[in-house]
Amino acid sequence: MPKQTFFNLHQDKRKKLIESAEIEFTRVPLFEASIANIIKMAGISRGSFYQYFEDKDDLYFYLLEAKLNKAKKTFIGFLEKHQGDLIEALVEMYFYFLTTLSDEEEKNFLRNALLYTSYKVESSFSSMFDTYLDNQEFIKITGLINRQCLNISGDKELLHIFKILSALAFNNLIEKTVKGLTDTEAMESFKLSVNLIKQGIYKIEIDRAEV
Amino acid sequence: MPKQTFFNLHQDKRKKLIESAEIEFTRVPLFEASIANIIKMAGISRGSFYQYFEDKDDLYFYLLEAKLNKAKKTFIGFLEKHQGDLIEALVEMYFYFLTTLSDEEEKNFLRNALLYTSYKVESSFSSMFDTYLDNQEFIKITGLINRQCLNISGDKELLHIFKILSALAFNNLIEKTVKGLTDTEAMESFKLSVNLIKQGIYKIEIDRAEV
DNA sequence: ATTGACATATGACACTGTGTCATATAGAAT
DNA sequence: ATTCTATATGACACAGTGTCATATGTCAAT
Repeated sequence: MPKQTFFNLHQDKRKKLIESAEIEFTRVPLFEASIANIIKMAGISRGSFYQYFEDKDDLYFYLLEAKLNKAKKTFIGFLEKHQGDLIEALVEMYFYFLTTLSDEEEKNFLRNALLYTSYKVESSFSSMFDTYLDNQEFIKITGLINRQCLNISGDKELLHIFKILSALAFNNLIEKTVKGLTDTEAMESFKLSVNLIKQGIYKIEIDRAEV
Repeated sequence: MPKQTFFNLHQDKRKKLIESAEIEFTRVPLFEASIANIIKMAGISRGSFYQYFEDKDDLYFYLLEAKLNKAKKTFIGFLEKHQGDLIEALVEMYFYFLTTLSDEEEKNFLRNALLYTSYKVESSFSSMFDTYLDNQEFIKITGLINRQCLNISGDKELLHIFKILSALAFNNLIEKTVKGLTDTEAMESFKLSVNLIKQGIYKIEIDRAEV
C-alpha cells in the first residue's frame, strides 16, 4: 500500500504519477519496468518516489488492485443482469474483457499482468468469494447467484464452481494472449470449454437424477 | 537453447553448472536470480557463462523444459497405468506432484516457476497435445486415451477437456502454494473440482442421452 | 514577520547486477 | 613449430535500486 504521503499529494501530481506508472507498466511487465522512467515522466525526484511507495511492487499492485476492483464491480453488474446465472455472467465478463477492454493500452497492461503475475490477478479475482466471508460483499455476491440451475449441494461446491470457471477464463485469456488468437477464436474456445463443463465431461447413460 | 559450447563441455563441468543453477532458481524466482551467484557456485567466469547461454532466461527455460519433459513422460506412464482414463491419470499426476515431488528443493523450484512463469509452465504442459499434431508423440498420447468414458464427439473436444483439466490442476497447485494448504487439503479440493466437472455443473433433470 | 516544528523534496552515492570485449590460453591439425 | 580454432577470463561500461544528508516548503503559534 502506498504511504500516506502519496495520498496527501495534490490531485494533479498524484494523477500524473499514476498515469506515468500506467504507461511504464503497459510498456513492459513489472520486472522490466524502471522507476527511472516513471519518475522522469512524472517529473519527480527519485527520493520522492520512495516517500510515496515502499518500492516498485507497492505502486504496481496498488494500480493492479484498483483495476481488479473495477473488474469485480463489472462482474457483479453482469450477475445482476443475468438474474444470478453465474455462467452467463462469466461468459459476458470474458466477452467484456475481449472487446470493451480492447483499447490497446489497457490490453497490454493486462497482458503483462496475466503473463507475469497471473497468480496475483487470478487469485484476487477468484477469491472474491472466500476472502470476504464475513462482510457484506460476500453476502451480496452469493445472494445474487441463482443456485437452482447449478448442480451443487452447498456453499463449498459453489465456491469450487466459481474457482473452476475463473481458472478457465484466465487460462483462456492467457492462451489467447500467448497464441495471438483473435477475439472470435478466443470466445469460441471459451464457450466450448464452458459447455463441456456445464454438461459434464463424463459420459453416463443413466438418468442424472441418481447422482 | 544453450549454445553448442555448453554441450561440448566436459560432463563434470556441465553437471556442476546445472546444479548451481538449480540451487539459485530454487532459492529465488527467475527475475531475482543472479548470474553472479550461479557462476560463483559453479566456479566459472562471467565471460564463460555468456559463451554457454544467451542470458539468464536461456539457462532457466532449458532447465524448466527438461523438468517438464520428465513430467510429461510421467504423465504418459499414468495414462497407460489407468488404461487411458484421462481423469484418473491426472488425479494421480496431481498426487505425484504433491508427494513424490515432496523433496523440499524440487518443490521450491516448482513454486517459483508456477508463481512467476505459470503461463510458460502450463502452456508447455497443456500443449502436449496441440504442438505435436504431426508427430508420433501426439499419436501416442491421443491413442492412449480411452474416449469411451468421455462425453466428446471429436479431437477438438478432447483437446479442450485436456486443457480444462490441466488448467484446473495448475490453478489448484498455485492456490495450494499461495495459501499454504496441506497436501491433503489440496488433494481434496482438486478431487472435488474434478468431480464437479465430471458430473457437469448444470443441473438437468432430463436423461443425458438427449445431449 | 519570525520562529520553530514538521512534512516533503532532492540528487549524489553506494551497491548490485548485466552483457561485452580485448586479450589470454589451450588443443588439435598439419 | 606453427597456425587455426575453440574456449576462458575479468575489467569495464552501463543501468538500475534504495538510502541518506541536506534543502525546501508549510503553517500554526507567538
